[in-house]
Amino acid sequence: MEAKESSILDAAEKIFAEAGFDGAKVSNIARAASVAEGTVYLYYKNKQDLLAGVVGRFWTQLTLGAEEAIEPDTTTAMQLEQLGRYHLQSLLNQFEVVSLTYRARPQQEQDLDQVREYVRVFDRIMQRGVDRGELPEHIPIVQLRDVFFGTLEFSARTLKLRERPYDQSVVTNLLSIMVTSTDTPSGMTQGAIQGKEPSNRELMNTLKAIQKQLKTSGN
Amino acid sequence: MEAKESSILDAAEKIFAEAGFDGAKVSNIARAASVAEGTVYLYYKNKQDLLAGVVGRFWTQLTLGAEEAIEPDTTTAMQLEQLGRYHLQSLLNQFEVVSLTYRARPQQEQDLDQVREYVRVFDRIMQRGVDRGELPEHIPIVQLRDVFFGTLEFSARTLKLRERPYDQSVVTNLLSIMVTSTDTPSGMTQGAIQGKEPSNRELMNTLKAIQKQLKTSGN
DNA sequence: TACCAAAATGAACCAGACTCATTTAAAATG
DNA sequence: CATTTTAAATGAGTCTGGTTCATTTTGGTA
Repeated sequence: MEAKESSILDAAEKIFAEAGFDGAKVSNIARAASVAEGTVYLYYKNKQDLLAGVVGRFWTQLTLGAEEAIEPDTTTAMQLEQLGRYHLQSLLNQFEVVSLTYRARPQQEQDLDQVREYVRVFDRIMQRGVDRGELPEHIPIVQLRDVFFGTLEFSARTLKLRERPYDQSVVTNLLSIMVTSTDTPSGMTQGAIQGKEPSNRELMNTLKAIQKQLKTSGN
Repeated sequence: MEAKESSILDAAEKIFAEAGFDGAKVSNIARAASVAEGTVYLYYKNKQDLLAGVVGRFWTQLTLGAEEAIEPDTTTAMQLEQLGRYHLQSLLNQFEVVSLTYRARPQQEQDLDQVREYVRVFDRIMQRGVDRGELPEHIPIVQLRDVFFGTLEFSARTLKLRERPYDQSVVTNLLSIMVTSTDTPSGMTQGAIQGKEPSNRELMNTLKAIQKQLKTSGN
């Protein structure tokens, strides 16, 4: 049965989320999935591998949701805003599973493939922005990606810690920082973020995007 | 003996770093520290608590090092640069121990006190910047903190993943982003907006005004 | 030297991940 | 259908490794 595997994943996700990796007993996961303990090991090599299954599925679904959440025919700034919103909201809603991600990548080895996949959503948006001339040619996408995801993840942690709900200003501020910087060559940099000088046209676009944001961010 | 506790910590740090939390056996740690297995439990309640000891000591030392690395009598921008450098370098040099931090804070509970303490170094720099008038009154320090540490941590991970050494441009770019966005009056941006056409500059000002508005209207 | 409290020891205990000989179900064969 | 073959599932038993604790050692004091 193929559905059995997914039922095991469901059970595992539930137990892992509420008890953590160490606290979760395989016997409990098996019971929750209505299978014998040994059956779990027919589908997953060990407990660690089972966790990787749970986490991998999560990020795959997150990728799908992200692509859903982004309008294909809008500005780069808008798309980044949409991804940012979606990402922060997901981090907060599924905080436990996200945390398990760290337990799933065994010590300093490469990331989960599914996380890599997810991150490419950002890369594509940025690349499209460059291609369309909405972003300077030479922006360091990889570094901006770390700014984007790093900031959002730490912000989510801060919000959780203080038991605060989703805060739109986190995304807005992050975006304004990134947008400003990519449009503003700084003398400090040694050719990394440094792009060409923004044209009036680009500034106008940014302006419009932000104004649009202002209108929609009433809630 | 007081030195025995520190010798256990040394051994634990070594074994944890090279084998990871799960891979590390308490028996091996005890052997490396030249004590019996039971002795470890006189100093630490359990393996998890031992890890907390290792990680806590690490961040305490990091705080001391950070305060050492920062010149007290220089500009805010300079101090941030110094902290950024120091932080990124430490993350890279002690990547394994840093990773263990995540294992040390049990599921979504509050951070380790020592990490909190470390983070305050940043807060103090920023607050001093505001007090001295080098930064605007209203900047959201907490959010910028997440930008700062989040970006650096993700960048460190990226560098490790690609087996790249310390990259100064990461810090420089991060700083230029933060500095540009906070729109400081006292020359921190080193002439970023210089040499543009008036109309362009007008747009830039409008843009910044709107962004400022966005910042304060958040939440 | 005798005494005592604190520190240290390591054999024994035990939770829980994992294995595998056996059973059960499903598919193929005639 | 009955029978053989193959695959899937089971759970009692194994084994690793964290944790306990009765016993021993140490170091200070009278």
